[in-house]
Order: sequence, then structure tokens, then C-alpha cells
Amino acid sequence: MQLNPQQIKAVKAAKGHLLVIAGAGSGKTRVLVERMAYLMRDKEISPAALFAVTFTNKAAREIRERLEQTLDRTLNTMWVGTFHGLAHRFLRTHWRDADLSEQFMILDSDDQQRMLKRIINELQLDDAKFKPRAVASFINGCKDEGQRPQNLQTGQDYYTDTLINLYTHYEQQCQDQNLVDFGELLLRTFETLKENAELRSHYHSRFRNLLIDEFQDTNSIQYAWIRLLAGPDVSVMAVGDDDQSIYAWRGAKIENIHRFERDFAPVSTIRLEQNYRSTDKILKAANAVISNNADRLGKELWTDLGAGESIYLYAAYNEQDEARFVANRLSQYVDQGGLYNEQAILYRSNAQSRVLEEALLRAAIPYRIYGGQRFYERLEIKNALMYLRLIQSRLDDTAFERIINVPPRGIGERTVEQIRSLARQDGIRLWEASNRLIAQSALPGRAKTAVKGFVELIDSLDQHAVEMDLPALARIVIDQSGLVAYHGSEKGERGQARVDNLNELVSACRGFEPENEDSSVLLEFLSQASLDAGEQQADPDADAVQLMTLHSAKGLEFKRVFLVGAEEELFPHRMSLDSVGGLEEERRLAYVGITRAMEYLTISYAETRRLNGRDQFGLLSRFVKEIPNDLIEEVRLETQINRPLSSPSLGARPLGRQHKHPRFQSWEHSDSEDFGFGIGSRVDHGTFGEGTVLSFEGSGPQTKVQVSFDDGSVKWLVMQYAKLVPLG
DNA sequence: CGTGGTTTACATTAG
DNA sequence: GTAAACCACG
Repeated sequence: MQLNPQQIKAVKAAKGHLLVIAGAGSGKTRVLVERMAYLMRDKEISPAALFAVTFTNKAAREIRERLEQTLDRTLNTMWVGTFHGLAHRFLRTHWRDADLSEQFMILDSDDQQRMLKRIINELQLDDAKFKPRAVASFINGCKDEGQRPQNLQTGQDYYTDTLINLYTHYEQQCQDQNLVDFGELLLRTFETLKENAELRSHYHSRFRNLLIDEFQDTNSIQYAWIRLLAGPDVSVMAVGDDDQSIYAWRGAKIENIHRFERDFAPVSTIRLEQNYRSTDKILKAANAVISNNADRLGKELWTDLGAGESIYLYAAYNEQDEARFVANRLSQYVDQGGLYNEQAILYRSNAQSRVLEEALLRAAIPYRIYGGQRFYERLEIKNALMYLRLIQSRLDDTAFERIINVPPRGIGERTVEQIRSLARQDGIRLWEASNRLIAQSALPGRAKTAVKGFVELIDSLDQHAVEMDLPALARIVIDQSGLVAYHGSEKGERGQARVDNLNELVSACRGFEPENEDSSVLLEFLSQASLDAGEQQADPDADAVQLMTLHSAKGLEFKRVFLVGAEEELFPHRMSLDSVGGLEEERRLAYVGITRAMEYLTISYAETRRLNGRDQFGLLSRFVKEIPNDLIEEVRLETQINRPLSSPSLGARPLGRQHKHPRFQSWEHSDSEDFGFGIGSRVDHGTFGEGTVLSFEGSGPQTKVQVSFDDGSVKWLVMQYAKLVPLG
């Protein structure tokens, strides 16, 4: 396909700074890739002189692959990656200048919170007032803004002062243990570059072009980093869309777009407003929703792909019904010759994926989940990684604490406390403290044997590390540590799943290709495990439905999109309701969601949803109500429709009902057969009494129907025998 | 003192 | 629904 005039302008722009305001589906990635190809091919700029940064590993991978395809060459060493990934690369190269150990390890948010919890306890603070999570968010927020503890103003109030104190302690411990958290990767890189003129000028003469994707999502420190990298003769191209800014919660500043125009003046600005992705109705809906936000840069997307299908809205009885409905639609499409991987289910929060997964499993629909519980963050995997970390570095107290008694080996809280206290007293690491305690025989006999056993285990595993390759080491570690036996003995299917995952880890090690030849493979692997969530578990080529959160869907597109859980308090999420900014960010998220769809979009919501173990009644999301009625068709699976779906005693009827357009009612669809009642109908059973129909399965007289009876029981009944009477 | 079973608090989004 | 916190037992 040809590039349009604006796209060409962006691709072939002369030297200088460039801001591309690119709406959803306007060919942003393509422009970025074409631009890079143009620079290399036509301007004969070396790949080593390009620096391209994005936000997700997925996006980075895509840019690299598309570029390699366009230029027909491999570009392994080119600086294309996420901010965190590139910062990591920088620090691995310049660890000395950055005042880090060569062995530094990455601390993920879980590790970070554990560490803070320990510090909070050590300082004997009220743990109800100082929650690890909140403290972590304070520290991360500071780092996002480039603030070190010493930059912060103390003496305001006890709470703030304590937070700053915690930050100081935390930072000290990270430095002692060679640990670097996500925020630190960025901040440390920035500071190193800032304080080292030599390094700076090295990179100024190296990188001739900086390209930044999703510019609206950059936070202060990322922006500052880019500014530092942009030398006097460097061209910066920033590509972004203020309407797709969805990361304010982690410090992203939409204002950076305006700042860019000022700080980098003169900047030529190009707008890409033609959408090549979605049909008109979908685009109109997206435009209508986003127009409710104030202070937009202003941009109206248009398309010439034709009106397309209506947007469908399905009011599900509950989340099970919603999942079943989606599953039906997914396979219907495949029955008509479509592919699973052209379809995606998008949701607001990861917790929603479970029910969907179950429904897909039942319907034998292949699927692939992105994000959520990351592979490398699973309990059993984390444990295994911690063994590897301790093998790599005995200074790593975080790893030490985590596995000293996992699997249980007779080292309890008391013993660990003794180790801790010696470490604190002598200013040494837990590992060293353990060794001293053993040597001094300062521990009770049983504990001493146990700790000695642990120390010897790690040392012996380390011996293997020298002579074995990574997968063999991983195998030995999970076997000899007892992790396989321990997790395998967990009850139910869980045990087996955990063992499978541990085996999967060995496979991941086997498939691991280190980027950096001169550093230790183990170290590289551990770093990658922290930075890259490990999404390569499933076969990427398999034809599977894609499941992911709205956040991770950004930058992607699908022929058919199912946007589920469109309920107030879920989407927009209740946590975001207390501020205008929060709500507007949710709306941008809705905009992102809608604009992922190329041809077909179904939005669904559940009138009842079991969340956190409680049944909650959902009202249709305000974002759906912001879509003009004439773009939406309400889907009814039942032939009989005039039934209140919530039980009468619960009062308020969901807003979706009031929203009903008269002509929707004539639109009938029969996924299920006509039994005189449908999902949500009230029925009477001779023995069990009255209840509400939850779902159907099968067809003909063999059809099974699931009914929730008023006594609280839920039963599957065979239609043929149940003799259910619809209640009018 | 350490372990296993049981209760209770707690819940976005992500590198 | 999960993981930390708690408590009784060996």
C-alpha cells in the first residue's frame, strides 16, 4: 500500500526534530519503520547510529522484525527496545561509571515490596500506616520524577518524613545488594549520562537519530533522558497520540508533547488523521467517546473503508454468560472460515481472564493470554530463579531470604532472625552472616545443621554452574533444591501445573539466546527474566484467540474485537472514579479499546458479576452510553425478551435496559432454541421451585439448562425431563 | 522451635 | 480467589 502525503512527509523529513501526532490506526508503526529504513537506505546512516525506543517488548520486537524484513538484513546490535531494556543495556555496558557492580541484578515490583516490608519492620514502623505497596509507589513516583531522597524536602510532616527515610534505607540496601529496580534503571542511566560529559559526547556522536514511539506515555525521567541523548546534531522524531495516553498512573506526562515542541524548537509537526484500520462506524464510536475529554490536542480520525457493521452490545446475565456468549461468537466466525487469531478479547483487568479462559477451554477454543500473571512471576518459577540468583551472587539478600526455607528445611523465623541480626550488627550480607554463625556454632544444633545444609547446597549448585550450560543448571537446581518435589506435592492439579512450569523453565533456558556475548549467560538470563515477562511460552504461530488487557492491546489491531466487562466500577474502574484525570484516562483506554477493532466490535457487560467473591450488580459503562445509539445494535439471544433480569427484590434495574433503542427489540437472534424462555428468564421447576436461567448447553431435547434456584442452588437440568415452566 | 492446617485481609493497569 | 497471618500441634 502507498504512503499518503503526510506519511511521506514524516518518512522523508530532512534533518531536524519532528513531532508526529498519529491517531489510532494511522500507520504510525509503519511510518516509524519506513523512516528508519529510509535513513539507512537513502541517507546511508548506519544502523548503529539509530536509537529507537518503545514501551512494550512486543512493539520493539515488531519494529525490529519489520525493519529487518524491509531491508532484508539482520540488525541484532541496533538499539531498538523498551526504555527499560535500553537503559539496562546502557548500565550493563557502563556499570563502572554508573557506580554499580558488574553483577547487578534487577529487582521486580514483588521483590521491591518484600524488601520494603522488611525495612518497615526493621524500623519498627506501624505497618498499617506504611504499607509496602504504598511506600513502593511513593519511591517509584520519586524516581519517575528524578528525585533522590536527598533532593526531597524533609520536615513537613511525620508521614512524608518517614517515607523519605524509608526511601533512604531502601536505596542503601539496594546499593549494598547490587539490586536495581525498574525505576532505578531509568534514573541511574539518566544520572550517569548527566554527570559524565565524556560518555554523553560519545553517544552524541554515535546516535544521529532518536526515534520515540508512544511519546505521550513518556514520564519525566524518560523525557529528560532523551533530552540528554539529543546532542547538537541529533534529530529526534517523536511519535504519539495524546488520546492514547494511558499510563499517567506510572508517571507519564501528556504535557511532554507540548514540552517537546518548546524544548526542541524548531520542530515540524505532522498530523496523521487518516485511519487505515477500522470501518466508519467503529471510528465514529471512538471519536464520540473521546470527544468527552477536555484539553485534547484535537484530532478527528476519518476512514474510507466504508460504514461497516454495527457495533454490537450484549447484556449478559453474569460473567459466565458473557464468556459463553463470546466463546460462541468466536467459534461461529471460525465455522464460517475465519481464524481464531483474527479475534481478540479485551478486558480492563487481568482478573477477568479466568472466567473467559474456562469458557474457551470448555468450548475447545485455542487461546493465548498476554500479560497477567507473568511466567517469571509465578511462585514456583520465582523460587527457582531465586536459587539461580543466589548462585550468581551471594550478596543477594532478597534471594537468600526468599529461599532459605523453601522448600521447608527446618529453618524457621527464629533462626532467620538470628542471621538477620548478626548481618545488621556486623554490616554484612545474610550469606556471610550464616557462615559466621555456623563457624561460631552460635546456632542450636538442629538449626545449625539445616543452615549448613542450605549453604552447602548453594555452593554445590554453584560448582555445577561452572561446568554446565544454562538448561542443565536449571534442571539440577530445580531437582536438587527439592523444588520439584515440594511443588509437585501440592494438592490437586496445582501440583502438576507447578511441576510443568518448572520444566517449562528448563525449556526457556534452552531456548535462551544471550544478546550480550561477553557477560555471563546466567546473568543475562536473569536480567531478561525480569525485563521480559516471558510471553514466549505459547507457540506464537498457533492459531489462537488473543486475550489481553486494554493496556497491553495498545498498538495492536484485530479484525474482530470483543470488549468485555463494560460496566461502571469495572470500566471505568472504581479506583479511577475519584478524579477527573482518572476518569479521562479510563476514557482514553476505552478509545484505545474501540480503535483496536478493524471490522467487528462487540461490547458486552454483565448485570451480575462475581468479583472478589461477592456478587455485584453492574450498570452499563458510561463509555458505551457515549456511543451514539444509531451505531449500536443490541444483541438478544432469547426470543422472549421482556424479562427483568435482576431479581425484583434487588430494586434498581441496570441502566442498559433503559438505554434500549426501540428497534433493537425487533432484532432477534437465536443462538439457543426457542423453549419459550432464554438466559435470564424466570422459570418454575416442580421440585426445586423457582429460579433464573443462567445458560444453555447442547441442542434439541438433549439441551441442558443451567438454573440458579432461589434457594441458592445452581443445577444443570436436561430440558427433556426438567419440565421447566416459564414464569410470566 | 518449626510445620501444617485454618482464618482473614485484600484486591487496576505494567516494565 | 489468593497469599499472608495466625494458631494448635508435634
